[in-house]
Amino acid sequence: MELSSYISVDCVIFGYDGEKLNVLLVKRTLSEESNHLNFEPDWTLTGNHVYQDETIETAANRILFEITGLSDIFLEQFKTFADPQRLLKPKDQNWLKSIGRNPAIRVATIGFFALVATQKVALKWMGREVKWVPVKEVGTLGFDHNQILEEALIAIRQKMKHEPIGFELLPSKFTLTQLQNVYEQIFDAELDKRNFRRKVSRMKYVIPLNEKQKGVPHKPARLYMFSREVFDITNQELFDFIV
Amino acid sequence: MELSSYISVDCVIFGYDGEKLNVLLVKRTLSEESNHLNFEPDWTLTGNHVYQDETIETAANRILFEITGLSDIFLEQFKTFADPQRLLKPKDQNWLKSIGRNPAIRVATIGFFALVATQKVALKWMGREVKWVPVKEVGTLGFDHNQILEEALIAIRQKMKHEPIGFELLPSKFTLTQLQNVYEQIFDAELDKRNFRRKVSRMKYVIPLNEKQKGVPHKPARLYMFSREVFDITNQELFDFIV
DNA sequence: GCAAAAGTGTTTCTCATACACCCATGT
DNA sequence: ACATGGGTGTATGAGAAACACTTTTGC
Repeated sequence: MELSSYISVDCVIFGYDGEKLNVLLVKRTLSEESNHLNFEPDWTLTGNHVYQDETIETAANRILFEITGLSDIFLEQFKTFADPQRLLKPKDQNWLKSIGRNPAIRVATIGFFALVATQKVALKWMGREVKWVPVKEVGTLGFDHNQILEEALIAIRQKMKHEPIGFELLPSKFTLTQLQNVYEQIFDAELDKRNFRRKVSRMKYVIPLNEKQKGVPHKPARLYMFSREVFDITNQELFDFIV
Repeated sequence: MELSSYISVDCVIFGYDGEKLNVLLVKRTLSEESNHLNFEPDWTLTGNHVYQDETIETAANRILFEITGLSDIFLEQFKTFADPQRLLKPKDQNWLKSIGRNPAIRVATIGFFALVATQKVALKWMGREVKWVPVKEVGTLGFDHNQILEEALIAIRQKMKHEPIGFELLPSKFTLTQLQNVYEQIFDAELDKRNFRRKVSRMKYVIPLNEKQKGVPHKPARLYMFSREVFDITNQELFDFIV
């Protein structure tokens, strides 16, 4: 059995709240009976072991559903972390023991990223403490999760340049300013409003609605929707989302 | 131990021979003593299990070295295949048994792709039969390796659009026609010679040498080299390699 | 009426695309 | 001399970038 490993998935759940890009973290604590280890709770990405006979995609969706109550979230595998040294810190070893794992066995984890509009997620208590944290304010995480988060950011930036996934972070009806802000946040760059709008107007799958914002203390903006159908049809002309 | 898995890596080794894009395959046979299973040999990608205390990158490099005799090859992880059903075909189950594995345990494999100029590889006999096959002529492979090859192709196309990795498939000195041909092969498209050369002339890291082809029965072409140093310095202006 | 964000046009420059002929070498 | 691939220039159109003012609403 010496060649075998545990397999887990870690989901980097990105959420956009209209202002900043956030990531969903869960508090890592030990069970009651392991408390003699005086384990200082800390925060980690959302992850879990893959069940017997379960695909990694199913496992990732399961985690997402358990934590956000949502299914059909945009989710994609981006990298696997399998360094035999990755969970050798005493804290991680203690944690592994506390959940009944053999801490000498490697844990290979497949990293997924997920995109969601934070308003869609009701963070109710599901047995674990959970919070949104702005990506730029994330401190030191448990396990090797800072590294996984970094790689996830690289992956979504790369992906976002060439595929229309910014919409996944917005409600189904959104304004162009909100869309622009998503790109500005993720690329950490400022975009020109007129140029951005001209570019979007060329994307036939961003569809203007006959509907406006309500209750805002300024000129209400027109709402738009994203049509994946139209995109799939017209995507021969693969737009660049490069900023 | 029911939650554990084997971990392997599979390397999709792409080679360019001046004409076509090829992939390196190895013949899958059983050891002498397992021959009662009358196992029909077939072809697979190059892969292997990851040793205890070995990183997956080290394992991939080890496989590459064992098969090609080369180190410092361009190599990158692109996707993990971990479906519990992936090796349930009787042939794969027999093969697993023949190498002493428990066929009921899942094998998760991390796919890497490698790029190399075929001239650099001397295919000597290293205990296994090995051959280059043009990507378009690959037949049915063992395991789920047709799927892994497909995904590898998608990954290198994607990567090649935005990073200067086409050079990895060429000798260190190459002509512009060779470079153009690499892109044409991989994207399965024809490019305009003049436009291609104008585009390349803007890439300061493709450096013209004062050296020409010799012994060709036509006007000898100027040779060029790729400088990763220059690229790393000037890569703020991230060129698109889109065709 | 004022604060706040929405919305809109023009100019300039770079790059993509399309296209046809002469050049240097080996045989 | 001829076959073979090497090498070059121009015109057109699309999109990127830079930039400032008017409009509509809630209060």
